[in-house]
Amino acid sequence: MEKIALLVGKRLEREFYQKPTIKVSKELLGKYLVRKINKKLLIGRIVETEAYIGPQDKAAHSFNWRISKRNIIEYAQGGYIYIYLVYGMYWQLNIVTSSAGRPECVLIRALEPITEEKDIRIASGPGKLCKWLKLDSSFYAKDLSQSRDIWVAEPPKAYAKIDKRQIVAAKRIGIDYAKEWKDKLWRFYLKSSPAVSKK
DNA sequence: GTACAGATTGAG
DNA sequence: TCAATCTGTACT
Repeated sequence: MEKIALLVGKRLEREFYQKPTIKVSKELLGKYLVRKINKKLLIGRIVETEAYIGPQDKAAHSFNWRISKRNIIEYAQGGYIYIYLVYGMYWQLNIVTSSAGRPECVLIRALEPITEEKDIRIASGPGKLCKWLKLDSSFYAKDLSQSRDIWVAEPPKAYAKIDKRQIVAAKRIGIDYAKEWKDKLWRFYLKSSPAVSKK
């Protein structure tokens, strides 16, 4: 409360994430990702997401019910963090969605910094945002509805409204191997944001 | 055990 | 256009 309420609104509850993955992917746009490091807050507005809907989605790690030490958290109920390393050097922040037993998630692809930053594009990509917020394997399986150092919040009232016409649906990035699934319009971003990736 | 490609990025 | 860098996955 107090001062923090001027910056961010209420934390999203577990139920928010337990809806269909496409719906959650769109509704996350405009929400604030809050990260607390040594009592300091880093806040980014979510401006780009991607839906991964295993086991039918060939681009998903959970395709064909694949399950491993890496992706097992995808099988939990919505609201947990699924984070993994790609290309040997970049962490990718995902949020588990839907209900237990359905291995689906949303990749958070870009943030627009709300707290003061020199570079508006400091988090304009999935690898970049994890670097900015210092996210790594230690965040694996954290509960966003409970954790004290990372959560998603409603924006302050004045910024709460997202015009549906601002939301663009596009093909997902970096999954050309996924046959017909690569053409699904499961990437969502806010048209006017300067922080969307690949600009 | 070994090979190989990947939900990316920034430099040239 | 390309290398960095390392783990999961699919084979031998």
